[in-house]
Amino acid sequence: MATEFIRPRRQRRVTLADVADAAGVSPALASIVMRGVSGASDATRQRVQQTAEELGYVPDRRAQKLRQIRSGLIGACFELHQPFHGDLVEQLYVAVADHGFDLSLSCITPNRDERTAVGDLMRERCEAAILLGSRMTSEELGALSARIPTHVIARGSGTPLVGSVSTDDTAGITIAVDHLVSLGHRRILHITGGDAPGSAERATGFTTRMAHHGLADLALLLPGGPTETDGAQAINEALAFDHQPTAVVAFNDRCAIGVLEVLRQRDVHVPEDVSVIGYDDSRLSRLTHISMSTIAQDVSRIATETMASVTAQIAGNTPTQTVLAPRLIVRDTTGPAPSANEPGASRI
Amino acid sequence: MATEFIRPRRQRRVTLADVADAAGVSPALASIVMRGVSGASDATRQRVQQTAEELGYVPDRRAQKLRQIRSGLIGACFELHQPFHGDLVEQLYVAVADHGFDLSLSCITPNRDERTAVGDLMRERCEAAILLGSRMTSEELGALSARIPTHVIARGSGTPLVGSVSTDDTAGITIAVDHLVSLGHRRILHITGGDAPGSAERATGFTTRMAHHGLADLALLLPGGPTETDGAQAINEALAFDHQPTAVVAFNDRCAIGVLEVLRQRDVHVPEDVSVIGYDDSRLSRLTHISMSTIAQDVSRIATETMASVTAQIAGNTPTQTVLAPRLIVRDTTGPAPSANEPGASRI
DNA sequence: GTGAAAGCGCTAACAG
DNA sequence: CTGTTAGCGCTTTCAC
Repeated sequence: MATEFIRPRRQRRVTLADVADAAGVSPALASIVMRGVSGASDATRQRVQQTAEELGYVPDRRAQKLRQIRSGLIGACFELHQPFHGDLVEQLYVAVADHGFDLSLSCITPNRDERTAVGDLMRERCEAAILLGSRMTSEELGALSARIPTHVIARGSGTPLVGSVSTDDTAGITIAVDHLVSLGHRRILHITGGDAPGSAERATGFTTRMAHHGLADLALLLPGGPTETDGAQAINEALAFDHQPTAVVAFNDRCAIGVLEVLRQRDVHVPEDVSVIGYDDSRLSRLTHISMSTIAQDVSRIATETMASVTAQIAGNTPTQTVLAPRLIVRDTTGPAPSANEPGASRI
Repeated sequence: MATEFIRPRRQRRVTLADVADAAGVSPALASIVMRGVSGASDATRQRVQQTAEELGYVPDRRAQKLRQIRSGLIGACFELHQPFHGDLVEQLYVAVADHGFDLSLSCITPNRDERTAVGDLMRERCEAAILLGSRMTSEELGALSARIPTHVIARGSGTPLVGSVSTDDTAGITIAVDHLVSLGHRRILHITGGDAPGSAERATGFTTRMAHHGLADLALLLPGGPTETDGAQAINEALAFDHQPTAVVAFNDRCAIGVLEVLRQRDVHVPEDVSVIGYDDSRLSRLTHISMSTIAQDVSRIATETMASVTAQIAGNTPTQTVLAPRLIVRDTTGPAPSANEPGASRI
């Protein structure tokens, strides 16, 4: 009775069995054809393929994966609003495919925490999880690894159970500082990433390297965060200082962009008055009109290294902890320190 | 022989049957408990739940969905690098959940076209597809709708078979033009979205409204695109004009940001010298240091409206074509036209 | 080269 | 309230 009110849903999807029937072969044979594996004559192959086409057959990935022992799925958790994550996911799509896996995405948003995101991946029976910029503690990661092979990207895992591929944060900051110092900068500000992963390492690297140059007293440190707003707030604070820095090392590109925006609003010229260097070499920094000097993480390499370790771990090996070397990308937001012009800085 | 070399994968995942065995009940009963539906005594319920916990049982979504007639999955295609899409996906997560569905994501990247992305969704047996900023033609969309209920967001579908939820582009541009004209601007530039969805509507809306104000001759149109670079290039071109515009209507926020960057680089003050207005009210435009005037699309509303139509379509009804009204958000990048100061424009 | 049969993990219908 | 049975769509033996 009540069923009468339910509008009929569109006709049942066409299954492999339908195709097999129509082509006059067994489902098993049809399966062989659809998967393109050997075991069928060219004639049958063609016939089955054509009927499948005509019927508009679409294989059911769910059923495929269920029957197969392995799901062939790699899960990735990432944040929707982190351009660097976007770059990474883009590369992961290809790295994952190179190993014959499919990528399953699970976003972290303000309404959807990491726990939920990872849980979804597990319910999907992903064979491994890749966490971009995870905020889990080493303990949490260790616990998670008991349930699903896990890798973190852009940070260390703190446990041998969880693989990690990251760029050497200390080295990155060191390069940035060295670059600025070589340009004659001495009073340099580092805006940290707040509680973002990698922030502590970068901050420590900064003070250490400044001290190495005998510039410990001129090393300025201000708490920031991973967004433009964080950078903007921090630089606003800094502009109120008695002795303003001539260069800024921002936690990441987004943070640096916030800095750039504020400086330009206030008619502080970059890089003539103040140099700014970012971190990530996200496509943001590459945009011609921003053209920001930055520390590059090799996104494509990170993706391939991660997948190499992931597949190894799936095969039963222990995951690796890979630390990649960062690279300095000099663009247009860093230049000679203003005071460096007086003592006769070389100009081309 | 060769099998000897394959390292044993971690122990088999625990299945519902395992839990049932351990708890001494039938799989069916265990299923009832896990799903939290009625049909089990509190005692059994507790016992099963506890053993599930102990065994670290995680339901297999694949198997669940396979057995259920409905997959309970809604698929969404979007671009990783469009902040507006990020905003939308974020809202879709909640709207989809409100209707008891799960969201399945499929990204479009330079290496992964829309066709592939949608295909993945179909193989997942999604009950419906939501396409953000699709570039398919009406014909392609119509064809697709025969295979999966489809909705497009942020553009019209051009066919009654495909639902759409968009913001009235003409109205949006009209509001933007009116806003600028009311501020005394007359020579106004519109940077288009190139071949991006919605671009044509906005461009036409612009010229129409300028003509309405008797400003047809002062309406400048320059081809652009949906990224910062597009905006930057276009404004650079415009700055070479004999008669420069006093206001710019950009295709979207990212495009507008490119414009802002260039203007600030060139010491053109915003909004004193030139007003700039964006489109989307993406979180980008909201950032305090950018604080851009823009045309808002109600992202949350778009998400809910879409899901309302999607569920209706799944139930067998025809999808709806919804056009939402845009809203003007005045922030700090629009102000009185420079020439408007002479004839005694009111100042506060 | 081809088909029959079994079952992946789960849930829906039914029977006790 | 509980258990049995059947099967979702596919792939995988294993026969023929």
